[in-house]
Amino acid sequence: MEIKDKSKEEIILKAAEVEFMLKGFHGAKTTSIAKEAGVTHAMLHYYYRTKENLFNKVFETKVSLISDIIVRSFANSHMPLLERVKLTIESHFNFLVENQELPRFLINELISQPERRKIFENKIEDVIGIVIPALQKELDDEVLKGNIRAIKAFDLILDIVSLNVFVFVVFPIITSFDSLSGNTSDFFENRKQENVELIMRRLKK
Amino acid sequence: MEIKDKSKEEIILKAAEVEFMLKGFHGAKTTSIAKEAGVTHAMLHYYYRTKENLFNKVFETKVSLISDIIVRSFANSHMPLLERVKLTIESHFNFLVENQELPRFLINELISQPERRKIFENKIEDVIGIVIPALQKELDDEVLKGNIRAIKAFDLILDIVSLNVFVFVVFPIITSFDSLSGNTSDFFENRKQENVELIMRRLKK
DNA sequence: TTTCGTATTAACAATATTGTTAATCATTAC
DNA sequence: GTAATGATTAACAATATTGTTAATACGAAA
Repeated sequence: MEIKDKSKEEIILKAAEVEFMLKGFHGAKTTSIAKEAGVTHAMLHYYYRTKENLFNKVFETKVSLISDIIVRSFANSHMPLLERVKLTIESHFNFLVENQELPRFLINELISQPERRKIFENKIEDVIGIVIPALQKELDDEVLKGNIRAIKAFDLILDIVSLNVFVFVVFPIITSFDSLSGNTSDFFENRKQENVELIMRRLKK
Repeated sequence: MEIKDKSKEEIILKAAEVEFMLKGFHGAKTTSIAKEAGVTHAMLHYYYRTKENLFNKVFETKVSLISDIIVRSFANSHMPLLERVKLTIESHFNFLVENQELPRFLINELISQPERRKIFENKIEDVIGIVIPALQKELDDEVLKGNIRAIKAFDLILDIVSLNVFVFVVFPIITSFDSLSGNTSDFFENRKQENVELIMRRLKK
């Protein structure tokens, strides 16, 4: 009756999202999802028929998110390259702050269920086919101008993604060690700067 | 009858290891493990009684591996710090070449089944309680001597582990894009150098 | 060779998990 | 008011998965 009156269909999807992201396809149970959503599990099957169906809804949404962030992060602009790389790292990092479980979830499902790779590849392959060559050209130009040290676009991207993603992947585990737990937002802010620093020094002459 | 005559017990454990590492606790099925091992699934229960039991055998072995590599990688020596860091990165990387699925496996089980964290923490906490402070002291000394730029030991370790681990985590996915697939061992060798380069430049004045 | 313990199998049992159905309820349209 | 439609429930059904058992085979020790 309140303003925030979501349909059961949506509530189920949200609960499914939480459970699938945390436990993966096989770890998640439809009964548990229904319970979490506060509905009978017949309801879940009424709206989504199968677990597979429900999972795909979540999965496709998440694959799209990844595709979006690649485009958004590496979009061209007229800023000098080094500044833009810095902004890219930061915006990618900020995206991860808002989507902390996303990389682990996708990587896992793609590895443990290779059947699902097609849908991922279709969404991504154009993007990398465009982004990487474009970035490579820019990098090569800057190298010729003597502004940066030579690097493969693919390596640069992998450097950035490795540094940015891995913190979030291990964060839940790190925090269970008291000796390592401190203020969360300080921790992330510090890591973001550390990552920028690392990449900048890699590129600068 | 040959020399390589492993007991069924061992064969089952090996098959379980493969399946658990790839699919995780919930994705792995005891029937499938038995099939892979070429034994009836009653055999599996005869030797290990429960799936939980069998899993724990694998899990504990893997946790020990991690604990070992931390000690081994960051062990003291009389080499100058920068050289030692370089060796550390390389030996950690080489370890991952031999244990490519290990990080993903452990991270996943620890996140999706927090019940299992205790056993991990117990094995690891001493190690980090010793390694990090020791490394920090050395780093601080070098900073005072003007040899390197200031850094937290924890950040340095996280930098190294992020760069080294992430390549292997995404490697199976990367290789499904034709545009990105090339010679595997060249790829790894190149990444190892890139990672060393990044960290060295982060530390050097 | 008998005896004893381990290994092995097939068949069964128990449980967990997913999916269906038929009956009921609620809401809106007529 | 009632017919129609979608939402909801409980109860059931089917299947997948894990685990057990009882019977048997095998090999070594006595």
